[in-house]
Amino acid sequence: MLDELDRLILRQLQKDARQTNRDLATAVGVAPSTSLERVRALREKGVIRGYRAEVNLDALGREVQAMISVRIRPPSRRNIEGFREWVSRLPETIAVFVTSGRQDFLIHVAVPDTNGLYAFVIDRLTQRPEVADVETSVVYEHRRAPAVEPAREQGGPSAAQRGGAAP
Amino acid sequence: MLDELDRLILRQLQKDARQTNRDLATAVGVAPSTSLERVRALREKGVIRGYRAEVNLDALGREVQAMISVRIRPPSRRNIEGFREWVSRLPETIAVFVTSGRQDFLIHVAVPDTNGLYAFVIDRLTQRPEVADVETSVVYEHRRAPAVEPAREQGGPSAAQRGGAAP
DNA sequence: TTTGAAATTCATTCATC
DNA sequence: GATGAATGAATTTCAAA
Repeated sequence: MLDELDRLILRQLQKDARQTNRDLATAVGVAPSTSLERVRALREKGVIRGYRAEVNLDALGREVQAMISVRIRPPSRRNIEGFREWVSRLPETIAVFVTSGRQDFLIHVAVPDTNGLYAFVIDRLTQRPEVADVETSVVYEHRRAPAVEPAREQGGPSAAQRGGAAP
Repeated sequence: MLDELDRLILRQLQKDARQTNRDLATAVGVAPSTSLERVRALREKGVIRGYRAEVNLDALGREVQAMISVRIRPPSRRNIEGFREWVSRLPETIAVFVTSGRQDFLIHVAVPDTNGLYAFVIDRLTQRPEVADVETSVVYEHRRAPAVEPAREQGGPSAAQRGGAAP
């Protein structure tokens, strides 16, 4: 479904989504009209979900990050979805993971200082009755992979590939 | 340091980093040359770190996500930094958090299936002697905030602002 | 700093391969 | 599907406010 050219393009656009289509074409070794068509197809197929500016949290005055694990009791659909919607909209929240295991949520927050972190936990989270337990880990460092690659294809040749007679 | 126009621009570019500068200018209510200059300044100041295409993990054949907490013993700088560099480069790794608390790392991974997850834990992680404990949580859902906003300014007027005589 | 207009570069289309 | 030439749009510069 994705060939080598698609993979090269995805890698390039994850590194810099705003390089010109001409530069992209040069980088992957095709004509600009070709890369333009490929990018459009990747977007339409939903492989590319969008293009986002990445901001520097320190420059935004939010120098303290934490991962807060939250346990919801009872973990009913109503409670889980209600909490998810609520916590997603808080200005301190950067990301929310709904998880299996000891906790039901991991909340990635960024706040100006440790006071802000403490306030988030004791003022905001504990006002929700379904929050049964909270555990805070300060994030010393957060690294993202420069690009997410497609999974290596599994299994042998497909039926379609095996279908033709050998030349 | 950031005025209202900067905030509007940051919000727009976090939602869509590839909208044309003309559309951006219209959205924030200034001339294209103004928004262009502001965006350039935000990039140079390091407020905008870059522009990234966001990919659909399912479409890349990586439908299973997990957060894996890892405890390193002893948690010396050598061990922490060594493990961080190693784990950041694994193809399964999407993001790495270095944290305080019970664990030293939270590793966000995406793999094709639960077999891939199990293999990551029992083949890859456990081959590192400094890994003392591992705990896996499957990620049912991952939501990012649509835009990260600057922290609300704290404190009263600065010395500079107070410096002038009243009119 | 912001702006409008000029100059330049780019995206996009499409006939052809 | 991929390409290059043409066309239409956009970015980018800059003098002026």
